[in-house]
Formats: sequence, structure tokens, C-alpha cells
Amino acid sequence: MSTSEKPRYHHGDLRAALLGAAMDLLEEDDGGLSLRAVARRAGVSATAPYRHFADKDELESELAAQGFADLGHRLAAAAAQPATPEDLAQLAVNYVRFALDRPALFRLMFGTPCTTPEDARAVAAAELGAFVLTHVSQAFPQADAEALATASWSLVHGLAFLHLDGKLPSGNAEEVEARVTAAITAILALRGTA
Amino acid sequence: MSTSEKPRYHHGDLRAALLGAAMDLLEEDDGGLSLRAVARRAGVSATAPYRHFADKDELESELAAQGFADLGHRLAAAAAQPATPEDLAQLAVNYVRFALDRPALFRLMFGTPCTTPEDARAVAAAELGAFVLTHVSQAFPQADAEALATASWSLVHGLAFLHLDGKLPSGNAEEVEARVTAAITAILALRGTA
DNA sequence: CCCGAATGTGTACGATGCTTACATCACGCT
DNA sequence: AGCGTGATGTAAGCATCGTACACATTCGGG
Repeated sequence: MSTSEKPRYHHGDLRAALLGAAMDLLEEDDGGLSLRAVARRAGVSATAPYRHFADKDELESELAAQGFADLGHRLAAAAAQPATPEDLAQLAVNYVRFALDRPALFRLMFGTPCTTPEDARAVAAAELGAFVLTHVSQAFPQADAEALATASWSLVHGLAFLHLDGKLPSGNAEEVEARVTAAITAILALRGTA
Repeated sequence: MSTSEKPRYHHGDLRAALLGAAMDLLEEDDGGLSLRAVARRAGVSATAPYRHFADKDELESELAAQGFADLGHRLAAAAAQPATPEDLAQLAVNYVRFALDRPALFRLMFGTPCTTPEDARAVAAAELGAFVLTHVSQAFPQADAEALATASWSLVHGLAFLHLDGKLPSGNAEEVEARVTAAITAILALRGTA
């Protein structure tokens, strides 16, 4: 990122630089992302981004897609072949941690209603859904895979969002992790019930 | 609300009128709520609201609290004494329907991080949490009530939000309802599993 | 070498949240 | 009755935002 520091008129690869600056801003303050701030951060005029993105939404869509990719990698790394329900709990913990580690990104990924169904964000989200479906059906081969995948994603997503919004008694990372695993365990404990 | 239509300088109960106007706008366009638009709608100058609300956030907090109350009533009406898991599924359907019926309100209730823990929004949210805890522990007396309540709320909340954000294949109301009940059923079907 | 296309700049407009200074009304006290 | 004081609404202004438009600069192929 520092091969040549000359402030040339043409930036070289402004598109990537803007995405990087935007991601940085997203990690720093949770507050709303501003296109002007992104441009400022990239050391470029306020309207320069419009050469590379149709509008703010397109930039955000790209960021969200990147976020989905990151989340996917994190989940894949957490449990490559989740066979047991305990592995699924590990996935849940990582999902929630991702949301709490990068709250602004997570909100961007979800909080915004997908406009067109074919934008980068929507595609990446669908991939995440497929990921869940695959692994859930591996762990529970005898269940209604589709419905159980929906339920699993919802459960984990709800845990993430309720924590993010402070609707659950929040605390340090360990407490959150404990609550998440307790919730998953409680659901699975229903298996012992009449 | 129409006893005297004289546009007097002093508006009889501007506070209530602003809340009503804001709620109307929220129901109409999903897009962001603007304080100026609220004032416009109430037929009053742009800065008049500041006489009654410290800032935009306070107005929104009030709206969110009202939303939590509405949601609570709706859930209570759907299943006054939920004894069976099937009753709980009915609660889930109503929760999701509320989110889809009033998307902007729902986003306001949750999507915004609670600033101070004692504002009206946070209190109302805590009441909803207590509601869930009470009814879950009634339906599953032998379970870890706290953890199972967290899981239940998360499951339902995730279903609502994923639908709201179009991350699940959406469709008409019946399809959504079917998917919600299928998800709940799939979770409960785990009870038959080893 | 030079011109067109790609890329970035500057200016401008309307909208927003919010502050500050001011105008207008309503009611109680004398 | 009249008046003043506090409650209430208005007007003007600031900083920020997204973005449309015209212009400037640079790069690359003939």
C-alpha cells in the first residue's frame, strides 16, 4: 500500500482504494457511512467516486458482498465439516462474534433492504444461505433440511441482532458466547422432551 | 380529532399530533423518517418539534416504544395463555407478520442501537423480553427457561428480519406464514431425534 | 505528436438535523 | 380590565449529505 506516494492526478486504482477506505471507516465508527467521508479518506474529491460507482448504494452493495464473503470464510474456518450439533454451536458463536466485531458492516449487510435481486449483496447473501443449508443437512440428515436451515439461520441471526441492538443483557465477549451456546443447547435439549 | 379546525397559533396538543404524523409517515414509505417531514405533515414549522422532543432520537424512541406496545398487544391477543408448542408457533407467525406489516416501525424498534438504557424504547423492549420469558417457561416448564427464551426470541426475530431484508425467498403472506411454521415445526421435530 | 477517451475536480442544488434569535399567544395577578 | 411572564411557534442560518453538471487533466493508441 506504499509503493509510490506521489499524489498523481490519476489514482491508479481508485475503485479499490475507495472500497478499502470505506471498509476502514466502517470498522472505525459505527455511525452512518458517508460517501463524502469515503472520498476524503481516499484523498480524492467528493464526486470522484461517481466515476466508479453509480451511487452510494452500489458502493455499499459491494462492501456488503465483501462482508458476506468474510463471514463465509470465518464460518468455514470455524468448522469445515460440522457433523455434530456441537459444531453447529461453534458456527453460531462465530456468526454472532462477527456481528459484534464488525457491527457497522453487519448492519450494512442486513439492515438495508435489497433493492434489485441481482446486486452483489443479494448474490452473496444467497450463498450464505446455501452454506447454511448444506451444513445443516449434513448435521441433521433425517430432518426437513430446508425448514431446519431457515430455522437455524434465523436463530443465529436473531442472536446476533438482538445482541447488536442491546436487547439482550449484554456483557463482555465471554458472557455473550456463553449465552449463545446456552441458547443453542437449550434448543437441542428439547430433544429429551416428550 | 376534528372538533375545531381553526389553525390557531398554538396547537392544542402538538406532541401527540407529531407522534401521530410520524407514525403515519412510518406506515407509508419505508424510507428514512425525517423530522422536517413530520413537522410538515403536522402542518407546523420545521423546528416546532424541538419544543417537545430533545432531538430526533427522542421522537423515534417514543415511536419505538409505541411499536413495542402494539406488538405486545398483538402477541397477547394471538395467544393469551400459550400452553402448547403450537401456540408458540402462532406467536411466531404474528411476530413476523407484525414486522412485515409495519416494516419501517419494526426497523426503528430494533435497527437502532439503544443509546441510553433507560429510554422508553429500551424499557418497552425489556418488557417484550419478559413476555417471551414468561410464556416460554409456561410452555416448557422443565427447560432452562432463560436460555430457551433467548433462543425463542432469537429464532422468531431472525425469521422476521431475514424476511424483512429479503434474505429468504419471499412471497405472499401465506408463503411466509408457511415458512415460519415450517421452521418452528422443524425445530420441534428435533425432539424425535436421537 | 496529437487527439479522444478515461478519469478526477469544482461548483451547485436541494435536503437534512440542529442551534439561536425572535414573534406570538395564554393565562394569572393586581 | 390590563399587563407581564412563560409557554409555544417561527424564521434564519450552519454544517453535512447525496448527486448532477460542466470543466480540467492525464493516458494511450494512431
